[in-house]
Amino acid sequence: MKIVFMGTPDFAVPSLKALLDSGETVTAVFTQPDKPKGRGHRLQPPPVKMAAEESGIPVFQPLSLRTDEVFETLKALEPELIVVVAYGKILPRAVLELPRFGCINVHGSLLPKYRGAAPIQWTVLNGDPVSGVTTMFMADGIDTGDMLLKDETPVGENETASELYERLSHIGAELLIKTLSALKDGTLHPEPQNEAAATHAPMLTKEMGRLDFTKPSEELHHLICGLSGWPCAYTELDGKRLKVYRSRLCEAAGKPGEILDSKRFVVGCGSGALELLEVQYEGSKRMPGDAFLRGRRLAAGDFIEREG
RNA sequence: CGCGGGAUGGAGCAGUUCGGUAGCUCGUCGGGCUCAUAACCCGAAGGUCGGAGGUUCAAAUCCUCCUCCCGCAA
Repeated sequence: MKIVFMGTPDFAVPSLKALLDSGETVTAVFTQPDKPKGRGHRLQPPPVKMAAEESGIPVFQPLSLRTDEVFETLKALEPELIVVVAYGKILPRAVLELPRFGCINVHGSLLPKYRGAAPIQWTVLNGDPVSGVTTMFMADGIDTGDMLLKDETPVGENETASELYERLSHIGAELLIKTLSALKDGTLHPEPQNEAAATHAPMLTKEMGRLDFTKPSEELHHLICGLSGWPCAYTELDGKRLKVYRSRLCEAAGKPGEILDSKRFVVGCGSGALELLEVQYEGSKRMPGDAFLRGRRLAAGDFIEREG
């Protein structure tokens, strides 16, 4: 079966590789254009582009799918199926209807929950105990298509969104292959989504990441885990940003923002306390919380981000 | 050439302004104390101060170039 693959970030790479490993014919890869990233604003190719080039697959990076030129290009490839994994663009109806078998999407949540851009992060932000991957036939609307297969996985108490993201990317790749076999066997049973149960997972913003230590420790813990990687939860110290990548709930109690231990980076919250396990100070490396505490000569009784 | 911070024993940092014996909090190792301990006490090992040049009687410190890491921004 001739397949065109559309995807952009790391999440999509295992799915692309799984397709290739399973012997499918991927005739082309569509991915987002290179964008200026990193210091110096250098252009960076998306991960899917690099993976495709390693395998010698033609790569297309149109700014939009809504031009005649791009549509003709796609049509000329004669795809029988389009597989979309975290592509980052909405496919116009003409594209959805082009392949004989339609378009299949791999989505990082148990639909109809968490439709949209950041399903995995919102799963962790909300402290859900279970997550998973869903494959679906794509339709008009964002992640609204009929569901094909699902695979569930428990979310660890201290698991970060980055970790879950990595796990789900592999689970998704496996599920994609299963979905394709079922498609060929004619054993798929598309199931409409329950609209009443649908929720939306919007893009994350940097403002979301500010830690307010007057809030309960559980809420802050979920924020830290959910935003780990990007945009990352943070607080401030001496006017500089301190990112928090990893944390753990603690028994200790104290005032919000108060450091409660001289050896471990335990901070008091509105209720409960939180140990900051992995932090990164502006201009400095990512390091264990206790190492940061020692280097900064912070001790029990000091405050982090003291309120005005 | 987008803005900025940084590189000092195994970890995290101070020292650089005003050149002059390499320091702190930990870790490691050895010993002591203790019923016992990640606790406490004593001691030890461990560093060509990111690299290359230059200035100087003398450079972690001043000058030039280079490499690498990171925050903002995307």
